[in-house]
Amino acid sequence: MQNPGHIGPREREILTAIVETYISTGEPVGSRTLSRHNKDGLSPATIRNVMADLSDSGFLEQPHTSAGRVPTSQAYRYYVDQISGQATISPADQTLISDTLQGTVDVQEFLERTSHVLSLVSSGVGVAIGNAGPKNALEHVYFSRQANNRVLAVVVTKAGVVHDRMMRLERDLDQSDLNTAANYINENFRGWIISSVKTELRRRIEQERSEYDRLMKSLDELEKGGALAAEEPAKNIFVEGVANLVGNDQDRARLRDLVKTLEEKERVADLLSAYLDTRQEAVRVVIGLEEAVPEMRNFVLIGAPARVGEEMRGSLAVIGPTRMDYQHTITAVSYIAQLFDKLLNENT
Amino acid sequence: MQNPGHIGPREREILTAIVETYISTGEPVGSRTLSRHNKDGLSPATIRNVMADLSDSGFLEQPHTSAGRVPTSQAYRYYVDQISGQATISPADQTLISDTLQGTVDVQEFLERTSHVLSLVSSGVGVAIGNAGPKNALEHVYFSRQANNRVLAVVVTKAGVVHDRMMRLERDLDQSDLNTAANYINENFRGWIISSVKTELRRRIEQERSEYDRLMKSLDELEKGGALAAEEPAKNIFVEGVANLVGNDQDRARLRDLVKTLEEKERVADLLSAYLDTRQEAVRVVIGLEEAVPEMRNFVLIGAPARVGEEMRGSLAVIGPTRMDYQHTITAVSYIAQLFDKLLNENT
DNA sequence: TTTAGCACTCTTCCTGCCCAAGTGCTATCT
DNA sequence: AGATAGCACTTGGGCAGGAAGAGTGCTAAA
Repeated sequence: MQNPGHIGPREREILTAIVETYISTGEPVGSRTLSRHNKDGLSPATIRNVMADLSDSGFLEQPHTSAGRVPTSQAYRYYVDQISGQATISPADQTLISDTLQGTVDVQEFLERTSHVLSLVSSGVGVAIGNAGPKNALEHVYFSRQANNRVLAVVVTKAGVVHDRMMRLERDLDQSDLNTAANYINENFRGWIISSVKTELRRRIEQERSEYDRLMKSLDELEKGGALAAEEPAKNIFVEGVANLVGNDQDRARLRDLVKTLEEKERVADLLSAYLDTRQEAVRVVIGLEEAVPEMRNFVLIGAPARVGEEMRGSLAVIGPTRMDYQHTITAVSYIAQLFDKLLNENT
Repeated sequence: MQNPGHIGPREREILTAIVETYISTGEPVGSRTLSRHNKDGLSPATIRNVMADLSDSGFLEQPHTSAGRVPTSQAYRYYVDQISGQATISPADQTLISDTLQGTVDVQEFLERTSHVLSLVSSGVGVAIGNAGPKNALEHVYFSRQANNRVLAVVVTKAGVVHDRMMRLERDLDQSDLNTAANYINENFRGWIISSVKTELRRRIEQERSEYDRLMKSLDELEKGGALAAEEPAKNIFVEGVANLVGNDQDRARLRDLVKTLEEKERVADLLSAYLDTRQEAVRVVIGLEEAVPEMRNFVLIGAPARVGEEMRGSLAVIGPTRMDYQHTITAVSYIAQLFDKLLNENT
């Protein structure tokens, strides 16, 4: 080596060969095996030298003396950087994905199918999350009296997402009160961001508190009941393909913790939102997930924001073992992210 | 033995002791161990004789000569029959359950929390399913134009369940057409069972086809778009606690298949509906689930219908290993089934 | 700079062996 | 006659030891 830590073309070739071999076999890879399977006839000894350098630079690890080498997180990161960009999606995946997602009309349905199809094409868990987000503009609301003191609120947003919420109120309002209130909100706030509606409404109610306005009292009641509350976040989180993880070689206890974590969908949502944001252009690969979630040691996240135009409407990702087919998964995630924009734009 | 297959008090006592020991240890139980742990000082030899009889009658099995005995499905069934009725719920479970379920206002929320709490109190998977069922009466519908050709249909039922559905229509209808159509349906069909609304509406449309009625044309369009279609069944199926199964001693492949099956929620729904029906009074314990679902060998279903009055609104169940705390789980399921009636009746 | 050879280190797998636990059968005790 | 004790037999688990396979580092040669 001319420079410790330097990666020349030979080192790169050997490193990617090691990573790929390890991904497909799961066994620590040794110099002899590598020299056999690689066409360019480098002898085991040469490879050993390179391997020693790569170990020094932190790309490889040995489980114990005299076992093969195993790629470190650093190696995976390097590998992913190498292959990114040169990927094109396989026709099989492409048709599977477009067939599944074709004909979806709203965001929720798209996300649900996305999580499903991602779990199919990858060897990991497919995750898709809808973003309530700040850009959630009101289309209209609708209140319906159900029984004494119980009212159903239906909130429709510009994005075509429907939130329905059953509320229990302090006082009983009859349907005509409810209609008046709904009309008031629809006429005054159409196109507003929902959280702003909430605060502005609160302000107006406070302001006019003195005048015993019937409308304002209704609004007060409804707002207190949570008519415009942010909907339960769990509703737009789709996680599928947990079964894919069960076949792996990890120990029982960690697997159980992992499945438990994935069942708590909010935690998955937090994870995605921690690593994905609007500014990023394409697919992001996060290696070393155990920093955020200990039970996800040896797992990676391959995700992308789901955008319509400039607006981030959600996130989609695959969570899978470090030993996964990166090329395959990255192209799939990227392809779906593009489809998202295309399909939902043409429907608007 | 005076009669092959006869179970006297001694046999019963030994059989339940075997079942309970096996449930708690998971090891085949032998005569010596049993005689030590049981207070009544029967010698191992005596127990062996009884065990031999029980094996002949099909209650016990040996993995191999000279291992202990393992209970068969028949033994579990007998055991469950023995303990049923004499069960009372533990105070800890009771408070946990009522605290979790208190304050739910609609069926969906109740079911979701139920699946969660069942997965907590049992060592299995908690399942809760809402029944669209034949008694699903229409409260009202509401249509909202979203974009060209796209219409949102909101269907509210008497049970307080909301179905919203985004449709794409052949022709474009404007909002006033939609309002007229909604009014027509609400005035004519309030209180009808939804599927009947669908067929009756179809009939009327056919009948008046000749007269070029604007209203009828709108209705035709909406009905074709699936405005009153039965909502996707997956929406009311809640499955939680899959992580509970991962700690078990089964082999990897079967565990993976099992998790996969549980992810296909429709299959879980089919399973419940196959074993639970309205007529049955209380909790039902199904042992030998592998007959319906092969990958569920060594699993049992403990379920009950969720009723409000006489009407079956859903099903709730625990799916767990044969080696589970039956008493505990049975009482929990039973308690929740009762709560369901109580809580949802008082809200109506 | 690459390759060949060599001594050394680990892990894995197989083998043989013993031991604990359990069984069935028969003879004996109350 | 039912319960118990004794005995020969079976079987899986655990442990020691040895051979095999794969891999490594280092040195010397092409």
